[in-house]
Amino acid sequence: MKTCDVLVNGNVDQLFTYAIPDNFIGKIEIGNIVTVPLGNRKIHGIVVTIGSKTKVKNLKEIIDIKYKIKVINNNSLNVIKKTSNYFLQNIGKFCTKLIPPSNPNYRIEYQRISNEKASKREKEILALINDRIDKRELLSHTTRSTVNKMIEHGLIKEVKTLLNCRNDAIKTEFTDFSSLPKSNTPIDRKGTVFIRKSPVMYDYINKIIRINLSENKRILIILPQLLSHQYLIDFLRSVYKNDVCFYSSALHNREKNISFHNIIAGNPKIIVGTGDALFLPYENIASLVFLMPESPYHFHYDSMPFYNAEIVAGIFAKEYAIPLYIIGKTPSINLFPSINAGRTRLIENDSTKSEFYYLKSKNPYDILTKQIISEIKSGIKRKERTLIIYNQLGYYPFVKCNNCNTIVSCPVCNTPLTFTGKNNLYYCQKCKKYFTIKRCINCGSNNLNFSGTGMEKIASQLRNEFTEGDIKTISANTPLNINEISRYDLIITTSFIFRDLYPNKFHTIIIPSIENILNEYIIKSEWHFVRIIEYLKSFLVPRGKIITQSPIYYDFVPYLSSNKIENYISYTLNLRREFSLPPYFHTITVKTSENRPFPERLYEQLSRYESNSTTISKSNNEIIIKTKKLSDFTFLKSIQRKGKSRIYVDSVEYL
DNA sequence: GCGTAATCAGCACGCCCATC
DNA sequence: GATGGGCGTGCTGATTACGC
Repeated sequence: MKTCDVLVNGNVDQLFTYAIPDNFIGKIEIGNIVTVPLGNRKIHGIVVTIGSKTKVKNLKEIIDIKYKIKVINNNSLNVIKKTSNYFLQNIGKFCTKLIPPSNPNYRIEYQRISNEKASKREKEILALINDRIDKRELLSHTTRSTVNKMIEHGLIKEVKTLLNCRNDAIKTEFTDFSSLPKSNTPIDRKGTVFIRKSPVMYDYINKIIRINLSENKRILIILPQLLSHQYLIDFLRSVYKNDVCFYSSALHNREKNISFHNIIAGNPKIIVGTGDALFLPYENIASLVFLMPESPYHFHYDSMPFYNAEIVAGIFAKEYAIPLYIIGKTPSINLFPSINAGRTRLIENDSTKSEFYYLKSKNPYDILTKQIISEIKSGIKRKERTLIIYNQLGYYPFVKCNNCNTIVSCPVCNTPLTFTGKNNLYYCQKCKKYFTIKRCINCGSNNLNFSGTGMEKIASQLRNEFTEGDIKTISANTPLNINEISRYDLIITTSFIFRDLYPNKFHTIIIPSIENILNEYIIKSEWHFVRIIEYLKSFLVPRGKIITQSPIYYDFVPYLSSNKIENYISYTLNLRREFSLPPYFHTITVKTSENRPFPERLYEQLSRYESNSTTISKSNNEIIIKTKKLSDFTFLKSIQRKGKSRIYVDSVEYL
């Protein structure tokens, strides 16, 4: 009897064996996606091996072949297995990453019919349409209601095409790079290299790409926050056209589907993707480039991933036996010991010189102090550009009722709402929604007390202070137009957004309140803040300055002022060794929801492993294990099935 | 007339548990 | 000692309310 091992799409940590029915013999190949019965469910799985021996009796049969494409190869299977073990996750979880999204595969386009009786605005829109235009593209210029009106007026019509991504979405026209002159630039072609360079300077990446293309090899570039590197995306698209392929969970499902099939088919030479792209199968790949997320903000966009992309990149590079280029401004805490030990080569290529200033304020609520205003004033006099980073949207971030002291909060999630400065409009930063509130929800009084400082308040205060030039405020809610921004000399922005400002450069970057950045829930330590400061330097002109202000004196200030960041890292590492934290100890955090406590048996089982090199702290719904031996705890994988337990592993250095 | 935000319906899918 | 549907959620597109 022919059988096959299947990696099923479920939260399980094993492969299952199924019988291949006669009518599928010879049709099923390794890597195909099949439908299989599991318990009483029908689910998808990936064929990993085909054989004829099994110990299991009463095998169930494969139901159907879903996709006859090869979504796995030996290397990618090993990457998945190792990642699964390294982060204590069930192997079945990775199956989702290999099944192409199967959402509606329609392409909606608008076809131009006539321009008779078109209004002025409608004529402008019609001018954008040559013959047909993609719906998404048209909607980036105008709104849906306008488009609907235009259809009603008979100016355009909608054309709906059914896409079959399995067949017709594969791109065709590819460039033949074999005639490209061989590059003579010396470049490390082995092991791990950390290139200390401004991550927004993309010429080094381009150099690696050219070398690989001239050898007819493929290259994978990982950007953990793909969409924030718009400049790089635009650049690669314009130069390499069909030979570059973007893959990210943030993409529209249709685009992602097309990218997926193209990557599987082995067509694009350059693959740019998020961490998920590391689990796809690749042939003929020669280099891996990893652009470090320079700030912790990329976690803001997705739910916390269960793996660390940098470590998976290391696993990937070892498995495919290719060089790994990590490009960043500051090495991660995991990478630094590896550089110190000489396992990772360091290429120092950063010549930007900048100055760091620390101003002491009297209390944390003083944002626009005299010192800050005079800095901005002198900058404007010299006709220099200034960027202010301040993480508080709206005008007044804190509003409460004078009558009953109730805080105006989100009706959905109870987070305090921010007053936007516009008519009764409040914004919830957690739900990302606007609410119109006229009166106190509790007592109905309209006597509200507005306090705190938001971005818009700073802007309006500065507008009163200066008459020359205008001030631009940018946040995640405002559409970003780089060309428009370059007109402004004074920009106020949140830290989520500033990195999208490339290639804008500034003479001065001001952080009027260190606490404002440090107190964010995403920032876990001062180390994150230091990395942000290092990263900010890439937005400075040579000899530009970073000015920070706080009532508290922090440990990192002398290190930053003297530009001795390495010393600060050593200092942090010593602290981490003392407290048994990564990169010296694996930290395994097991969380469960409050209404589903851990079974008693688990505590018993865990206490067996307590020793000199392993400490375990327990509470009702969280267990924190600090250990040197991760392999002792593989049994934890099974508890993920029971209840809502989640395991996060903050692991030690891998490279 | 035009644009934005809110809201809703419809859909796919994860999750539940145990598993070939 | 449980069973094959039920429930919740998130995404998307469409519609509606509302403001200028």
